[in-house]
Amino acid sequence: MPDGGVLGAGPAPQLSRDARLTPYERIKAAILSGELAPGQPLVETSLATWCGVSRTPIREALRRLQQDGLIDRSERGMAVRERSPEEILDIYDTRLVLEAMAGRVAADRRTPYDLRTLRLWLDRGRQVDPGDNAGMVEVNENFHSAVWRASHNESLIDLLERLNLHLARYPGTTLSSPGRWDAARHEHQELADAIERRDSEAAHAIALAHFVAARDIRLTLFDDETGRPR
Amino acid sequence: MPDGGVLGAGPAPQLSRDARLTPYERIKAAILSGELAPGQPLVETSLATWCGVSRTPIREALRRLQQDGLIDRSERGMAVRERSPEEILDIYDTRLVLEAMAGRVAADRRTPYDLRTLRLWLDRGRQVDPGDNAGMVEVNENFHSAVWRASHNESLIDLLERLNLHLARYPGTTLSSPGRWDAARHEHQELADAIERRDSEAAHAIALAHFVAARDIRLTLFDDETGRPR
DNA sequence: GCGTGGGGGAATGCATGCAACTGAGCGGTA
DNA sequence: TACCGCTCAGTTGCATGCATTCCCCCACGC
Repeated sequence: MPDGGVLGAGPAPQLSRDARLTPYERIKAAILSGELAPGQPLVETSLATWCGVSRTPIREALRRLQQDGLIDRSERGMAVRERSPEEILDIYDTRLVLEAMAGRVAADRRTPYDLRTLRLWLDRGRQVDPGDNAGMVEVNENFHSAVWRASHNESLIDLLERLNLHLARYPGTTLSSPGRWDAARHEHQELADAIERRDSEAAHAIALAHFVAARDIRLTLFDDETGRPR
Repeated sequence: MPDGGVLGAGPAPQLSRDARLTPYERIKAAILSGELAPGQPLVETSLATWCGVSRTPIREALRRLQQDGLIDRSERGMAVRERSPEEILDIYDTRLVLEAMAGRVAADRRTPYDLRTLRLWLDRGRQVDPGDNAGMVEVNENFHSAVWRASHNESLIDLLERLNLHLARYPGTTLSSPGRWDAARHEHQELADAIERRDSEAAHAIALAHFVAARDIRLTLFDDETGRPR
């Protein structure tokens, strides 16, 4: 079990993060960034020292994170949830279906404002340098989030956000794969076009193909990181 | 705003529920049963008195319920989340897609043990009296839960459980509709057969049709309860 | 040497007290 | 009469203290 760097750092830890963030947001960010590694036990007093608050708000944060599915009860307290290649495949299989549905429903329900938002993120995508990982990820997430919201189905959006949260536990982005950024932008363009002309079946098919490709790249990334043979 | 019956019942409320239930479970059950009505404000001290504990465990329960999406922050504290016919339609639309996926994947991945469980709940369904609402609901939920688990996709199961939780906020069951119980059992049988013979496309189609029918009945139920014209 | 029982330390569950904030009601004034 | 400000009650956010539980480890006995 890894002895993480951020905990057990003595009684006067450096508060490297924005102090205005709530303990929930800070711990969540630490889990998603990998700063708190999978399997790492989460001790309330250590986290309290780290966040500079008492145990009470930490306890609430841990309950919320437990409900999010980011941490679970191991023997003796909480621990960051483990990862597995099986899980990432399952998440993507599920996401395929929901993203395809989002595209289909968005084509039916989108408003003129939704179209403006989609076009905005397509434009931003053109301005991003292919070497700028953070920029690509931001534009990509905002574009797909705009598709979700264009579906105007709150339950669907809620589930997609939950899936995305679990996906964020896995490092790496498919967009840094050679040529993927241009291909993704092209598919985004086609998806936005289908949504604009209210072609729900096309939007469904394009979104499906888009995330099938993303899944396959993502699996390769995960194998590379864990040193597994492909 | 309704003044709920369970709160503000004085300093010595009768503990009608099992005292071993955690505050989270008790409040959750009260919301799902309608004992705590939509829109009702949730005051920590009142809930603490009701559950016979202090505010601390209540606060944790409220944070978890917030993460579940059963309650949300209104101005001045928490309140039970409101309902709407639009939401129930959106939930069912999403559920259609996920249940159809569950049927398809279950046909691919089911084990012999999964088949035994499916058959078990089909048998139980035959023994239930069509007037026994609670019995029908129990058998129905267990059968579909068995399909979910037969998919062996934890992410999918997680999302379906979340959807089901939100659906449970709405009263009534489609199974009490005339003739629906027999029709549902017949469709369950066909779904189990398709899963057994690994016919994923048939399982997909049967599950889809099953939940389209359930959605349409459910919408009628909701309209009847709220007195809306159909 | 091995197994077992007890003790100590650590972590969690819960209760309580205090501070801050907010909203409503009320009174005063123009 | 209408509007503005003040005060107080109610509620939440947070810190702290205590009890409990449980694990680990060491010492003791067989």
